[in-house]
Amino acid sequence: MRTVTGYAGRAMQSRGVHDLAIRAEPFGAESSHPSTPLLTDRQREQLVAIAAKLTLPPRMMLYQEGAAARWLFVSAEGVVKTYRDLASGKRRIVAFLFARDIFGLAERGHYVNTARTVTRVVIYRVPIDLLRELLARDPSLNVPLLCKVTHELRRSQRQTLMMGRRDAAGRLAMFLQMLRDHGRVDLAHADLLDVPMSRSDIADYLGLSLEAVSRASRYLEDHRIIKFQHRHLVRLLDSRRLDRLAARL
Amino acid sequence: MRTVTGYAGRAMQSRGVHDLAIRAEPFGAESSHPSTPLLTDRQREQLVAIAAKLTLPPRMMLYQEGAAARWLFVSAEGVVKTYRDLASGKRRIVAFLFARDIFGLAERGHYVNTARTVTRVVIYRVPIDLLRELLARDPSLNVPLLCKVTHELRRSQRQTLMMGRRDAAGRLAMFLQMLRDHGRVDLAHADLLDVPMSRSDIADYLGLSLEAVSRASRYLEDHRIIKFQHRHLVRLLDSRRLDRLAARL
DNA sequence: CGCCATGTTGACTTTTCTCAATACGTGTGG
DNA sequence: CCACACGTATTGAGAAAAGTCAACATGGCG
Repeated sequence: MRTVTGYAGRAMQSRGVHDLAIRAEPFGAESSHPSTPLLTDRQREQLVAIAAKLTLPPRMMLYQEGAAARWLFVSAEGVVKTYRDLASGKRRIVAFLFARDIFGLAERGHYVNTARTVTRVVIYRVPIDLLRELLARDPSLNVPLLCKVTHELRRSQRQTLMMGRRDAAGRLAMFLQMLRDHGRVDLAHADLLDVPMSRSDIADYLGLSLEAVSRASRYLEDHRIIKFQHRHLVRLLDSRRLDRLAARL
Repeated sequence: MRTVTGYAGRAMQSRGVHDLAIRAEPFGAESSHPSTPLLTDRQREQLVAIAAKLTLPPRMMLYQEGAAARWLFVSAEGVVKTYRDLASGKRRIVAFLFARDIFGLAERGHYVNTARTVTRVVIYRVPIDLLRELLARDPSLNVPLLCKVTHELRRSQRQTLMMGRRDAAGRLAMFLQMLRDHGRVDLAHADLLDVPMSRSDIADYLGLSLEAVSRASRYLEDHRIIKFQHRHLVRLLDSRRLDRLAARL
């Protein structure tokens, strides 16, 4: 199985473009906008200086559960999934990572999940040891990291909440909500939603069977809440009702 | 509804005893023991200096979802639960917090969950503004915080994994495992497990009905894996099989 | 001793899972 | 250009599991 380690093809070190960013809620800020950029220009430059910028194709493995954690990753573009394969043969997707998310946090020096690209992605790969040095030299970098991990914690808690639901349609609604609210900028296509992952990935994320996801999709279509234009493109017909369904938990 | 804010009865400022501690995996350490104390003596003293040490009775509300977040809490003793009440009338327990856990992380200045004591607890209440000042003066304090939040993130991801299970007995097994592995020190009573929370709390944590928890308990008893001595005390008859059941997900 | 909250058990309903068959659709090769 | 084949997705019927509602047991505390 080929991992990013052995994949040098499209790796590049371009350091001119500074799209390395982290997004989260600032720590303790009372009334700022949600999802503010967290890094100062200086911090960004410091990180870019030690990071490698990689462009990778879909379905590329980044690291495997249990492997020694040599890098921390910051996504700049595209979608990555982290997952665990269970003894039963089932797969649980722990998270989908989008632009400005970080992943690869280790536990005692080892990755806890497996990470794989879903779409073509652009990511920054930061060597852990260099990062640790950098953090020691400039402790202010801990702050954005802390914010981001706190953000991730809340996202995970939200996911736990979702998994507690009994109804497949409600889970799917929360998932679509998440996709919708993620980093939506172009309000021109506000009602069009990109769903880059497969049904199987969605099922593994929601803790449902493939069939249940399919039926839940149909339910949402029958109720005129969404409409699938293609397999990976959803038109949001009634965003309000989607929210109501998602909130009714 | 009386919260800790209006409860001065048993509050005290004793600063002689230094049981303020945080426990988690150190950042990036390859081969250290799990759950190492994270604070240096100096850091502990700095925190104790700005914190209030409170002793609180069971069922005491610490803060409510949506309230302005004035404090961060560090537990020293006892059990606290954080939860959210849902529109449906159901309650989801987000986490049980034990000694050396932190809680009260805010989102844009407001608590995201409600926190309430389960048992009598001893906690350190750290004013957020003073904490922020302290963090600015001594950025090294960010490191243990980052470790702890990362630890919490993994715990939450594990909980999500648990919620993905279909079988009540398996969920309960994972819960008992969590209780068992938490901070067990006295190996004398290694097979006795304190379960301080009510069945209802367990149900809300596991995302099951009260009845399902009850039946799952009976299942584990019937299979000679556990034995309830009292409502809040479990004897672990077969810890290995508990682990197998918990792992079979 | 008896009340009230907590916990257990039983009967029936609801929902998803599972397994199997069928449809879609994308890229390839004739 | 069309037909085929493969992976992906949908639909249907029956099984399994927890949810719900209601009755009953337990246990702590005044």
